[in-house]
Amino acid sequence: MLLDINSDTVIVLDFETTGLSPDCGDRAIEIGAVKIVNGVLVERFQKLMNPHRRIDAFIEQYTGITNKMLSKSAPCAEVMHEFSEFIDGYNLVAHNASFDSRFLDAELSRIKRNQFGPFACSMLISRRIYPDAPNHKLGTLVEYKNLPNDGTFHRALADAEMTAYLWLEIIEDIKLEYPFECISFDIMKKLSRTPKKATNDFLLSMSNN
DNA sequence: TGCCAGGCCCTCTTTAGGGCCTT
Repeated sequence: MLLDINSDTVIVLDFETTGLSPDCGDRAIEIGAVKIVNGVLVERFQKLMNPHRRIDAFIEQYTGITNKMLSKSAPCAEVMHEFSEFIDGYNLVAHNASFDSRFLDAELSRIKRNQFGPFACSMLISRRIYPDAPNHKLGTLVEYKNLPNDGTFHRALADAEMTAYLWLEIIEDIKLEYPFECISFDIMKKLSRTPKKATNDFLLSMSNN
């Protein structure tokens, strides 16, 4: 399914988790997501979820999410059922999408719903479009591009919103340099896989079509 | 028992190693 990002919908999402790898038993503890329609953030989704295991002090400090907060939250399965309906059929975006896609796949597999749309990665695209940025961490890029934020980092909805603004900024910056009328999600996804040194040639060839 | 990520990308590369990103 290929959706035109200027006229259709993209879901930008972010997970907070107990660690780095679902293959090592780590679980999602919060999901945040933003729906973008015609370049506008129109709908938000945010839920804590209880993995029924304690999170360590590092994660509590890193995210501000505590064991007490999670103990009062709905189970992961209940939240992921609801979230799977929110993202159903849409193209997906995340910053370092390989991380979020692995947790999305793992959590949806647990509820027998492991089908979701194609993912594009704002981090891989940022490395190609902003090679002069100090680094390509989300927080750095938000500051580098002076994107809207409320100073909250490492919470799912805040990070998803900042990633959404970064996504829109990337599209606008590409349009400033190349004669695109619209940039499809498929082009963005291919851009994230284009060899970095071939970025200019790729965008020129796509914009001339 | 003890340990444990994974994908991308650059380079002093390709029969490899290490930094960057995500929590």
